[in-house]
Amino acid sequence: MSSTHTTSCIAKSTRGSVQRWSQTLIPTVRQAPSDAEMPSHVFMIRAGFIRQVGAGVYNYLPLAWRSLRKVSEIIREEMDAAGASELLMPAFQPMELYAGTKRDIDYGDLLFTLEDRHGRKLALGPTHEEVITDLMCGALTSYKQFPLNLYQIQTKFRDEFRPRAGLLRGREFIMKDAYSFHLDLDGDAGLNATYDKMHRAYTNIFTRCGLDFSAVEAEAGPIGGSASHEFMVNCEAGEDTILVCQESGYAANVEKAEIGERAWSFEVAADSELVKHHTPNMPGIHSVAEHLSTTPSGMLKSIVLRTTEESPRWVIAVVRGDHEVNESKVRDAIGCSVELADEGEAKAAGFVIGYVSPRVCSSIDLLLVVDPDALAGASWATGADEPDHHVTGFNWSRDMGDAIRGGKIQVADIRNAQGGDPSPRVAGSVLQERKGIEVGHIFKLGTKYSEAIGLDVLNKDQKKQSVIMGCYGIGVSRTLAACVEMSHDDNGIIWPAAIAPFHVHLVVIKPNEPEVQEAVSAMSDELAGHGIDVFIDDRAERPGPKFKDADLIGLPIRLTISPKTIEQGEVEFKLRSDDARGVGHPREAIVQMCLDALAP
RNA sequence: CAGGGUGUAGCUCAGCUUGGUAGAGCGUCUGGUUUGGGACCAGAAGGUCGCAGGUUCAAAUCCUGUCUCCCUGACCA
Repeated sequence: MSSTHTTSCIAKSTRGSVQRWSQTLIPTVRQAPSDAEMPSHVFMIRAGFIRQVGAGVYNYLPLAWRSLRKVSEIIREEMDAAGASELLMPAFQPMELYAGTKRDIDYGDLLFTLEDRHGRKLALGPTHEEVITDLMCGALTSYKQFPLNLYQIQTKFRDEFRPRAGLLRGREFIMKDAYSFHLDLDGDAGLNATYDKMHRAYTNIFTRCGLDFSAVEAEAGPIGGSASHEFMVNCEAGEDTILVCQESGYAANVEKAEIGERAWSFEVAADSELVKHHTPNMPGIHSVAEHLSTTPSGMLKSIVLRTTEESPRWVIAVVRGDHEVNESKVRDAIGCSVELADEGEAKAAGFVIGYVSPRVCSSIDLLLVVDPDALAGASWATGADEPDHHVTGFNWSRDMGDAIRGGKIQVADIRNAQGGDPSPRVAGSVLQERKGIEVGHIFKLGTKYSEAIGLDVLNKDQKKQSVIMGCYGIGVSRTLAACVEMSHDDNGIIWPAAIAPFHVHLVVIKPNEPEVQEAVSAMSDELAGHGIDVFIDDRAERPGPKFKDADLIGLPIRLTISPKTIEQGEVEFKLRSDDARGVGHPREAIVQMCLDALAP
């Protein structure tokens, strides 16, 4: 058994590690538990990487832990190279820390809370903005200390409404979170410079991990702040939708994606009568459209929203029936954040929920915001503002003339973009829709947390100034799952070399034969000497199960040694990504072949 | 949280309707034959049927409660 002894305490060993199946725990199974559905979940269980403990809580078995450590190491190298330094904060967080930011309210039930024996309330950290900002209050004392970027790799806790798909969404998961501190937005020490550095570091990290990913513009969400980018692993099974303009390189999450100019006019002449129809018991826009002999794209959808101000106002957002209202865009259009109206309150105010039309603005005081696509037609089907009725033949110019002349209608991009929409950057180009799994997210926080918690320092001009912050997250355990989701076939996982638990899977046929054992030791020793991590399947199994398990585990290179190959002076070599069976090669050529195959 | 489903051997599942000795396949263990893509023969171990209560002479099965886990939705690394 080779080891990684070094005589020096400063020289890092470049020797690869060698591990034998018989000495570790890799419980592969032919049949995954029936509750596993996503490929990453199924294969990580079948290949013996993880085992479930509870909903969204998993054991990371030796293979998974090796991969996680490799991902973490890549993250550390790139973060350190970008000028960040690692620290470790506790998972326990006193509830008082949330008093300033009120994020306990924003997070709500997502926050795991507990009480100690003295009745003090604690949270299990979902992220660490509060803790680190509080830490900095006592540690950042001079403008000369800026900029500063600190990170940690640590287990996070979120009581997800619905954990699922193995490591893709756990309640306990491993995350890298980084926080940067500045006094300026611009300049070498400013937030923008560090944000750009992090953007590059993330690009390096995910590239080195061997992932096919896209960096896209994103909504900041409850973390708060201004600019934000997400790093998405490109994968059809992803939960997130992103839109891409090939010509300009523009890419954004559907929550954020802008849509290019669309032609519209209030002055489209009516071409049919306004007719009322009885439409009882028709859930959903599709059944109504069918009953009215039209399609959702021939209908108007009027969503009742409420502003979140002290004295809330009603807002009606009108989009075409086949489009989705985007609340963030409505917020940007009217300059105030909104939320879906409570159904009871809306009914009490006179809205006939399910049958609302733009015409309701004549009877109720409200803000009317309309998407351009909802104006590009002469005749629409929409609600009749009375129970169980819709109208056809609605025409903006004829039926909303007063509101239009009164300037009561605001026209703005307020819907989610979708494939085929015009690009916001290049006229004539269209957006393409893709799916992705979010593995990283970077934010410009600004002063949200420093103001709430009171993190300020004296600047050069001896003026008190709130510290400007950025924060940068990577879902480490999710990255692993996303990688499997992105890279697998019917037989199992296909790991990129950089984050595979080992580089070489050495299948041993007849492991009890002395000459085989000798050949295996020599081979693995030589490979390890070149920095290659070798995994030896030394089990007393027949060849069939061994090959099946090798495919399942998915290490990049498979070598096979048997009495036959020894007799021929060969070792069989096969790449996991190749479908063909392995081919024998001269024993002396093998190490170089492995090195070539693993070269970046 | 709302809606739907589920819980019987390590895994996949049958048995439940109509109450009457706990079942199969895979896996595991033993012995033998095998040995390059999930072998064969013979044998063995392994379950208080999620938990609690109730009905009954008798409950995996019927009733009540409760918990678990999964799926669909809003949220997020």
